[in-house]
Amino acid sequence: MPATPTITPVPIDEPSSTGSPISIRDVAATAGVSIATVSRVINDSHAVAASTAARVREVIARLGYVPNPMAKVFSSRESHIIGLALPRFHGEFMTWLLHGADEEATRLGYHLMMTTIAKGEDGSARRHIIGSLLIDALLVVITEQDDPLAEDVLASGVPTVVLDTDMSAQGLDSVILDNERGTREAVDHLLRWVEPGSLYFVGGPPQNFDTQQRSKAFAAALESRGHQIQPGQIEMGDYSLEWGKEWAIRMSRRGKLSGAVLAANDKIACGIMHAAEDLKVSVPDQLRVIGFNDSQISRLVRPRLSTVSLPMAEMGALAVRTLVRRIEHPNAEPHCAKLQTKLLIRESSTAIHF
Amino acid sequence: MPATPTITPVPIDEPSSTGSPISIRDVAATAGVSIATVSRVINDSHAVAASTAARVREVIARLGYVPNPMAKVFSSRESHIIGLALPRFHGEFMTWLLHGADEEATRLGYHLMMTTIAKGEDGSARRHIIGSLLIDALLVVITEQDDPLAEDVLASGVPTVVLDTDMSAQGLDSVILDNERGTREAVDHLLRWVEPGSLYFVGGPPQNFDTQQRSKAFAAALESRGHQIQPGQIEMGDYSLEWGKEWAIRMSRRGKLSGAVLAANDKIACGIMHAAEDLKVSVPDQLRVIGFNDSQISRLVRPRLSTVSLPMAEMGALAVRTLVRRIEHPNAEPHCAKLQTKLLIRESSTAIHF
DNA sequence: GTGAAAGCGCTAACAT
DNA sequence: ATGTTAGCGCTTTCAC
Repeated sequence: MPATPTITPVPIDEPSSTGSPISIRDVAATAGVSIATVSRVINDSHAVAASTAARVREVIARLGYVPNPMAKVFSSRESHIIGLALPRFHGEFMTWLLHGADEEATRLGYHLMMTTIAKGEDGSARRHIIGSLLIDALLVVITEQDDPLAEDVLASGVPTVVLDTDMSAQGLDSVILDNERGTREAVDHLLRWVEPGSLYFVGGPPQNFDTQQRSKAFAAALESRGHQIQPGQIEMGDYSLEWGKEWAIRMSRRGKLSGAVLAANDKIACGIMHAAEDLKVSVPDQLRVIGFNDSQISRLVRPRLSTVSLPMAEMGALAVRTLVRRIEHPNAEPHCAKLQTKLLIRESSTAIHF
Repeated sequence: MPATPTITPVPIDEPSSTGSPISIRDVAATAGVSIATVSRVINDSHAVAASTAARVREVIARLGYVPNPMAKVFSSRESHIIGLALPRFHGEFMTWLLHGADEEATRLGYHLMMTTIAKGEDGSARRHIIGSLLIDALLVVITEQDDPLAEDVLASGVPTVVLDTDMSAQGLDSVILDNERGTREAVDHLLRWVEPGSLYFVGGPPQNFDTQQRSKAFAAALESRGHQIQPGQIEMGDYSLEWGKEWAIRMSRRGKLSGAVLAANDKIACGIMHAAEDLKVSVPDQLRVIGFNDSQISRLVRPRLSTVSLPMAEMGALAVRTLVRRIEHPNAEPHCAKLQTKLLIRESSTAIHF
């Protein structure tokens, strides 16, 4: 309005240079309309007369008014924010999950905000976390089926989808990997060269859901061929390079570092390959190795690591879609979706290129 | 109160099984106290009589009352949430940043929530993002000095710290890497074997702040030795393996793939090493290579990659501390903090172990 | 098309 | 130690 400030008097209601931030009331008073109208303009809801809207917008710009997001969220009872909670220790592949989830969330009109979950074994800190997240709904990565966090989530009443572990029996929508297919492909592939008896599975943490699924699928694939799993053929450890090395060295001492091995992730597989190199065991000629994850390192190591790839981005996107469906249908039956894994054949399992 | 429910009648105010969620008023009425007392119990503020507190807590548990976080935040005008906004395409080393920031934030009584910033060149989507984040303060990773996001952040009035680019001149607290030291160490190290004229710098994106700083430090280190940088001695590309390969192949064609090279990150360095391997150029004997980041791959490739390590976790922690200081002193002079980088010598730059 | 007014569920003076 | 009460800045009926 005051394009000529020396002539037009400053409106008496103008908040000028008070310390407090400009509110919707200031805008309304300055523009000579009601706060309801300002609200409508902000949200371009209902029909506001073009001239009125223009005037309000001009005042908003002039006053530098920014709607208070806290008030808006409180009043409308929705933040349009989806929280993604995951364990503190996460790596590269979470990046892909995040990307997939983020894009899908944006597409559906939500913001995705990620947060880590502290480890605290008592769980008290974690419980607190859910209550202080200003979110409409929650995506949570849980890797062990008995994680008490599930209860907290359930009690909080926040619409939730669990990733990476099937918790549909506990009443939570889940999105998990179908490790069965990738594992079977890997086993079938390796059995072209080695006997079932010299095929090993080197797992991650025994409580880890994926490791459990993968070792089960491994056993099933061998058993379906009429082979009985021998002691020592399946070992658990953790998801580290060191564990892979340790396993390989241990096998070497027993004179058994040959045949083929399926590792529960690429790091373990790399550890095994490193140890093999040091021990002068040739990969893939004497030892064939396959990992899980299709991580960056699997493409960088030599020989290039064959690996079972996981559709992490799709997992993120599917989880978001599932979550939004849950928001819209709070009383639907909990459901668990599975995503296929797939073997990528590179150099560590066969010198022959396909 | 009703330890004997068959005798004590249910309080008339009890909300029983109404559809609406339990509010602080329901608890107050049921416990026979005022909402202020309930609020005090929830926040264990002031002194509440032990007996009263116990009764209120019992009612809270019985009713399954969960304070509405939106209301709490709106009313107290603080969410205790620090937002961490970063570009969509980020990798492993962001994990370390996140860890450092997360821990420090927790220590200082805040939650850290990460979000990605959409790329949209018009910047409209990004502007919108800041206003819809329910945060007390913002950590934002900016990698190019002319990024318009800086203005949006400034205009929003949210206390902010910029990471990775010095924006103190624009009025924003910043935390950056001091690339100078690590770069100088790397140059000095390599000059033990090669002439200044056969020392190359292979950069990332030319607009990238870190790449600029590193190439400047590289030039300065050579010039301080009396060497004049020659055309082609510093090249820019992007932060990819492919660019490293391309550079190496290009140099090889000119018959110049020898000497030493400092790459602006580990991926570029790995690309160069891969190409060298294919081209039968031995690393480190014929070509010495150093990267930046101390990423996982730098430890996994063979020969192990010498690299300039960046204190990402410390950077995150320092950024949070700086941010909290900014919250407490909104009018302090904008300040830029620098964190030292350091050369890690491994196999790709010298066969001799230190 | 616009305004008046009633909350949303808390926190935080201020009173008692 | 506890209660009363006045907001916080919006959204949203419901009138007009």
